[in-house]
Amino acid sequence: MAIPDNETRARILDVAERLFSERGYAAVRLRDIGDAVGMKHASLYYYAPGGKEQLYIEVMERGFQRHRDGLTAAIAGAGDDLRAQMHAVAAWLATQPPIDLGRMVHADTRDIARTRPDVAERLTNAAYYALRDPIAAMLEAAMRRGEVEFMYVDMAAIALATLVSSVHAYPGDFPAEGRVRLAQKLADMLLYGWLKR
Amino acid sequence: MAIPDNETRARILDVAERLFSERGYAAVRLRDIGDAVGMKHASLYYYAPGGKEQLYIEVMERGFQRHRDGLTAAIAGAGDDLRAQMHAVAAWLATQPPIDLGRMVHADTRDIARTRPDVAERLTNAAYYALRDPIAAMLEAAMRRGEVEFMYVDMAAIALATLVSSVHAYPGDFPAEGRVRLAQKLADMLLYGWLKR
DNA sequence: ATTATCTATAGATCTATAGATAATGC
DNA sequence: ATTATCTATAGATCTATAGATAATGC
Repeated sequence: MAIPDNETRARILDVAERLFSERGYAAVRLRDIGDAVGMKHASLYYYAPGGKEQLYIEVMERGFQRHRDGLTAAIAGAGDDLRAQMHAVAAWLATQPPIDLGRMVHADTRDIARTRPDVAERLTNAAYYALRDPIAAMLEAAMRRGEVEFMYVDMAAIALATLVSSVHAYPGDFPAEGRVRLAQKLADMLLYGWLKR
Repeated sequence: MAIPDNETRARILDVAERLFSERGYAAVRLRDIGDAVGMKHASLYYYAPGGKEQLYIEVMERGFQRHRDGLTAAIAGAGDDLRAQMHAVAAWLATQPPIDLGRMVHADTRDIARTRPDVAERLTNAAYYALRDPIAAMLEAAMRRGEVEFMYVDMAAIALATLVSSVHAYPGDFPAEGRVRLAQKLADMLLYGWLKR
């Protein structure tokens, strides 16, 4: 029997991604997803027969790909100005479900590695590269323009992603615009340290 | 019957703190703690009769206090140079079990809030202030010396803590010295953005 | 007949407790 | 007699499955 591919399934995937991203694999119960989507948890199996683990893998990989695409597009749409590009990165990361690399490595993928070590490694790598690749490319272009210089571009890229993602750590009832502006202020802190004097 | 207070208990608390800090409340089983300490999980109740939740609360609050004290001492021991002080902060945070504010807010304390909402809020606040207070005081002193200027000192303090703590996200077999140096490079990135020109 | 949900429950896993066992100290 | 551990198991919770039910489409 084929898996339905409709709006209800899309809503389930979105809710699952948000909850898994915010709380991590172990802290989310199928009940939480069912509650958030307005459904008994058992009914989720109609849309996700692979169960919790498969659902996590699917929505996380989908989310990493969306991050990669979204960051690339945001940077490309910001013109040739590094500050505008970094603000676009900040705005993107502040309005997406967060990627917590530390939790991915130490908690989530560890649970999954017990049964599927290859998938666990693929997930960790996908999370890392989805952030690093677009941002490092942006920084390398700025280096070629002579605006900035780095010893370790990868480290700088992850630093930017981590720092602006920290806006997700602030308590709950933050308006989205405030969160974006805050993320951009954090990005500025790094930018002013990176610019040549 | 009194709770033993000896070296075995200290080892259990240390292991529990490290695991809870790395993976979060839900992803740690009492079995994991027992395994790491070389004991059946049931035997843990001899040293921690309050069970998992109470153990989490105890080791986390202890850890926050240690962070507060350790950061204060590290800063005080680094003299009047802001860069040296920030490197001391980085070295401290890179060698301690990490404090993940985002996971504290969205996952760990949410589980605990179901039974003890007051304790959950106390924990979140303690985590936040243990990082913010010593670092913000350091930054305010540097402001008074005229070396730097901030619109939001609290934000800058948390930014530094978050950024250097990101070294914990990098894969496992990193030597401690390498991790410290990496954390200090990350601190430099912020410092150079903060310094007046 | 198919689709989308629900209720009920089996099976697995985790926390917690009870009671047994062995070693050490009086 | 006390201390420190273990084995066994109860109780709670979570994932997953089976089968019933109601609504819709042919």
